Amino acid sequence: MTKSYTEESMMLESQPSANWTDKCHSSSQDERDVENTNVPMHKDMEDDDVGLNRLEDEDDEEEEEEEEDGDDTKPKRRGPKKKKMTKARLQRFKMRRMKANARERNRMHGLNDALESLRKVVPCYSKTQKLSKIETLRLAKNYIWALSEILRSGKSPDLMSFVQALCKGLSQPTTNLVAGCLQLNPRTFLPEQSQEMPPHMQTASASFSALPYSYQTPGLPSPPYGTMDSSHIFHVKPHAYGSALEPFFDTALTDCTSPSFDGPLSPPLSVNGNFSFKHEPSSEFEKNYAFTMHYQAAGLAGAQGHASLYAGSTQRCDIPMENIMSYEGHSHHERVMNAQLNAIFHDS
DNA sequence: TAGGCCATCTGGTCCT
DNA sequence: AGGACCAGATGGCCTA
Repeated sequence: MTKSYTEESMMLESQPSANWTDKCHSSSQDERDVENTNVPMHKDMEDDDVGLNRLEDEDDEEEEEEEEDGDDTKPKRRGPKKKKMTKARLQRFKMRRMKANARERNRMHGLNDALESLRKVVPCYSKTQKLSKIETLRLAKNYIWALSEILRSGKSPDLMSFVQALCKGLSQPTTNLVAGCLQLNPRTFLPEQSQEMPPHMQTASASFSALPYSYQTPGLPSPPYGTMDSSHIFHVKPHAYGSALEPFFDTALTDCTSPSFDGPLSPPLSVNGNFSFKHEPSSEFEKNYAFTMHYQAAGLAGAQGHASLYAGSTQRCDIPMENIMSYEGHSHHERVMNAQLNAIFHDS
């Protein structure tokens, strides 16, 4: 442990046990804080045979002597000497620390609540398979950017570009989850799927699969965070799909590092709507395999919900976004928002 | 078993 | 003085 203990910090060995979980946190945490005053917090604190009683008995000069004897390399403590810790001071300090701990817990719980709220408004909300905090933030950032881009360009996105924008910088498991939530089979992007596609589609598929950040089946090792720069995805040449995949995210496709992505964004849109991903088929194949994604709630169990991306023969990909955003129910307010956003996109 | 994720404790800093 | 905020440290849990 690298911490240097002051007399105060050492006394805190008698603080309540750490590892409060969401399950166990209750209204009586403060009471437990007071009750469990003899549970060591950290292992090294356990190992360190310095306790409350000892601290109560020793004064600061003794402490300083210990430091000098124990480690010659340590710099001498500077500043005013600490006052002797009387029992009264000790009690005050303990109470202060307990209150601070309780406040900090509440603060973090509030932060987690906010994060949970955020999880519910970004695509792919699932109570059973929660996004991690960092992935939630990344996905939210991408989502905001994507929606901003929709507003900026006034165009409805094609699904592929939209998903790519959403998945930028996400880990592979999260990418798979997003794809699953969108019922977009990650294998769609893999070369082994290409035999079912015409040559020009194979090209596109190969392009995707060649990316370091390719969609892969779940279970494969995921690269570490930070290495999944999906910016490469945006380098896929749109013409590989012909006009069928008209690049909605032009700026992203051409310059994923542009400030438009990481820079200041439009005011966040916390909306759930029924997007209508325009898809203009340019070939018979694409006409036959145009996006049709009418999700069934029952089939939206994450990775299980991998309906074929290319099914049906419609030219539009009508995706009830309430299923994308959250397939575990929406409030009336959210449904109203859905309808409003849907109207916007159908008007555009 | 290693690594990721998380909750919690803690001390420092800033602000009221 | 006390609260909010932050970052570092730590240990538990889970999964590949």
